[in-house]
Amino acid sequence: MAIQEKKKFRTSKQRNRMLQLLRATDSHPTAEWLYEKLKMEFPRLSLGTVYRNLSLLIDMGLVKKIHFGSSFDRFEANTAPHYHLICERCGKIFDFDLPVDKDILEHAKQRTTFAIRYHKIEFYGICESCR
Amino acid sequence: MAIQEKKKFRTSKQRNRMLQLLRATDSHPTAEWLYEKLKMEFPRLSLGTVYRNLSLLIDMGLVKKIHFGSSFDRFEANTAPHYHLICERCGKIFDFDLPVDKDILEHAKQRTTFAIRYHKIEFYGICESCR
DNA sequence: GTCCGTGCAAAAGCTTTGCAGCCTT
DNA sequence: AAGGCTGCAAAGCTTTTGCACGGAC
Repeated sequence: MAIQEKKKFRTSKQRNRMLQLLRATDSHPTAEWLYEKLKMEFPRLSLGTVYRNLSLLIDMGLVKKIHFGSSFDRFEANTAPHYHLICERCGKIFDFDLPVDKDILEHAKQRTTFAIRYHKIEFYGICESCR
Repeated sequence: MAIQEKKKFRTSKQRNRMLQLLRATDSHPTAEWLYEKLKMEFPRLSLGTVYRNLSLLIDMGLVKKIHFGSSFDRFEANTAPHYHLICERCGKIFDFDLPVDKDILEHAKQRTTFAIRYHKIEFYGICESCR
């Protein structure tokens, strides 16, 4: 939603429960998961409504989408570890030659039982030519 | 492709050119972009072939897919900045309470003309219960 | 009463796959 | 020859959208 649009939201039982569920879990659900959970309460619920409400909750700033980005896959032949700069306006992706930070990886490894193999960093912003 | 499968690859003009194109660009192409470029040389090329070859090139370790992850979107109600741990085996995503690193952002800002607004870090590995 | 949210179904968008023939080895 | 690779088309999967009705304000 563009910033200048002042959309008027109403409430709905479905959306309230969706937010409740999202706040009560740490499983980073998919739309399908929410749909399955809510079908018990709202037998006639449709997936379209789940997607529409997720979109509204994001507009309201109450929910975030993980794994967003462009809707299609992108590929690169640079197989060495490196980070990315992503322009929020034009969608272009740039390699970022920031030295890969070993401290981060070490720091992270000390703080989890996860067997970390690698990490990715993406910086989002506006590229020079879009400004 | 599972590690134990020893797949035998043959060469093909289409795949060779795809790799050349990927290596010659820094635009992080989509499958469609490759398809359009290659249609001049291979008028009967199909998108299916492009996808299949991308998959093979990834198996060969010559190409990486950006923006990979699960095939469907995931959502969370934790709107505060935080990082994620992602299990490569079970696919689960965990919030990582690593303190968000201001140094990284400052360091990055000094090295680019990008107007960086925020960044994301994801750590990939194997979670405790999958080991 | 207004008009936003919902259910339903169809469509859209990207990716994968089955099949028969071709090309590499 | 054997079997991986290709083009074509159909299918698959997730997400979006049009429409008419019901519900929030």
